[in-house]
Amino acid sequence: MTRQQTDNQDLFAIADLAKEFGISTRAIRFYEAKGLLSPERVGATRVFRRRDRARLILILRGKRLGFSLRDISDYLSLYDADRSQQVHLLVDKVEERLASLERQRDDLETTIAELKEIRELAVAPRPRQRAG
Amino acid sequence: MTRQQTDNQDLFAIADLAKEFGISTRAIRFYEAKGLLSPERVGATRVFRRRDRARLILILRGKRLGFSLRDISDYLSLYDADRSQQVHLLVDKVEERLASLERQRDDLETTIAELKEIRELAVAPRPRQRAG
DNA sequence: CAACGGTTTGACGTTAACGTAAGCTCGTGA
DNA sequence: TCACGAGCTTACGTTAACGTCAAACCGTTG
Repeated sequence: MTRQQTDNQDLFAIADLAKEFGISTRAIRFYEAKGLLSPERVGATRVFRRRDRARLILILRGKRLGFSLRDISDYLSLYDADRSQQVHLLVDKVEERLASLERQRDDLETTIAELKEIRELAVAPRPRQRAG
Repeated sequence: MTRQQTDNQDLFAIADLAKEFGISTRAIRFYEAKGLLSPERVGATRVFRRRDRARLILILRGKRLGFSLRDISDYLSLYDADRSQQVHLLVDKVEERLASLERQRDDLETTIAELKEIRELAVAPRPRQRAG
């Protein structure tokens, strides 16, 4: 199988996605094995659609945020959740996630602020030793 | 060795820190083995001061942000960096870190926004199927 | 037809970050 | 004195997230 780009806007080979996102085909297959992706098959060959590609983007973003594949899997299920689910259960999970993410954001803000301070101190003239 | 709290405001046993931060003593020793901590010794026993405790807090924050111990180690060295270092090298590293963190912040903001949208959609009345 | 590139499924190897267990030392209280 | 709790080192076990072959199957191209 070669590039599908010219054939069809909506079909991707595994190597297409791997190249586009700078990951290995092995990683993509691994994500499928873990249930994070479920591409269609043509014979034995995986065929990815826009939806799969979108999920992959979410997976990679989750990884950049330091989440485990297990966490990301839970996260994806929030996106998947259609009206067939119990609404309040979904909302609870979303709230839970949001709380965790907002804590992470606080950590991040603190860290960024500290680094900026370090940067300022580095370029500023040496302060005299404080008393104490 | 037992609690040092009453003995001295500035001395902590490994179990004190473990308990305070809800981690194992094994983890703390591991961080030392990786060079992230370097407590003093009294005989063979580790003795932690405020400075070590402060570093441990940074380590745990780094972990919450999804960083590897290797990353955190680099990060800590920015805090350590005294004037003996080349200022521009330090600033470069700080800038590098900041760029990465700000990207992470963007990812985080996006994710938070999406989850909030999911939450709204979940509680909102079901939208009609779109054409297309 | 045969080589080649892309794909598949195993299956074993690897690194990080500890968990866990064994065996030893040391200070203390009944 | 001796059992106990806390600490230490050494070392093997474990899980996650892939990396890295190996062996086999297409579909095309020279």
